[in-house]
Amino acid sequence: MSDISIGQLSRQTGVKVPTIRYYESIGMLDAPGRSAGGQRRYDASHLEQLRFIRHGRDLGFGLDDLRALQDMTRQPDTSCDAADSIARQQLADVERRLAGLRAVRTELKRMVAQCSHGVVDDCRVIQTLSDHGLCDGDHDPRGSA
Amino acid sequence: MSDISIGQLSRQTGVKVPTIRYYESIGMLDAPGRSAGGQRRYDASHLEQLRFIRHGRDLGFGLDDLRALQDMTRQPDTSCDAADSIARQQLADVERRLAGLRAVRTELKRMVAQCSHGVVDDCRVIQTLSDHGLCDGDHDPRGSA
DNA sequence: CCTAATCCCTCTAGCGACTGGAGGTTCAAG
DNA sequence: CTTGAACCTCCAGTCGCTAGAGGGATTAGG
Repeated sequence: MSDISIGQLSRQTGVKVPTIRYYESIGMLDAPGRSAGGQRRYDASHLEQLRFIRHGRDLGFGLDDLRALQDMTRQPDTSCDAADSIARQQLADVERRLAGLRAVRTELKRMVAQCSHGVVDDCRVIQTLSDHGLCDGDHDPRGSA
Repeated sequence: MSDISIGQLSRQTGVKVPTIRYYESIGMLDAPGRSAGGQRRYDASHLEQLRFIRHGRDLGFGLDDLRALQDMTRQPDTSCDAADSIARQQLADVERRLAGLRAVRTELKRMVAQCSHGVVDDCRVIQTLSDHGLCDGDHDPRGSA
């Protein structure tokens, strides 16, 4: 076999070593075999599994969603409606966050544009923070985090 | 004085009661006076302070940044360059997150659009997660969280 | 074969910014 | 004076990692 160490797996996936161990500890990633000395030795299936997780994380899916999606891959003959639904929800979430962030950006832009670079008391940045009335008021990026 | 309870302050700012106490515990919000029985009693200055924090949080500022900005308001005669710089950084951060989220949205849209609503094994959603090669590869929303 | 450098191990604690619960006290209305 | 909502403190949990302490394993070179 071409079993690899945790460091090599890390390099091949871009997932940090402690994160890999963390995924194992919460049951996201199958526990690998061990060397004689007790070090983890991963094979191709782990690599695939971790790439799946990594890609999903990059797309903003939560670990719970990814677990559900991974479980589905183990039952390839069932309907994929659940997967589709998770992805659609994620998309909706991203759209919401985009909307929130766009509003925030507008507001921040105005703040910095209006700053006269003088003294704190006249600073539009601080005035705006103090008084929400000075801005559109439509920003509220709940879930933009 | 028109001193108000923590619940009233919560209603007037949209900040939850435990969050208000949390802010006090970490020194973000001045500790208020207490009633004879030991309950918190807030005045107008607390209301203003908490609105400042709330608005700043809505704009995505971290509590550390807000603390720095709040400190500036106590020295109204100093230059506001630092405030401007914090706001610009925040704006840059928001732009980065927007870019990341837009890439993610594109990818998610393609995923759900290509889903044939059949069986897991043929599902584009799961295939895409398994194989990053199927997508643009330009999404990587570091800091989009 | 030995050594040194690098890797790896477990375990615990911390991050940011809250959120929730348990178990008890105070307040305000009627 | 009673009731019930609101308040109190303290502690634990959330999410997804990240960092550090204090050690053992592996590997390349001499």
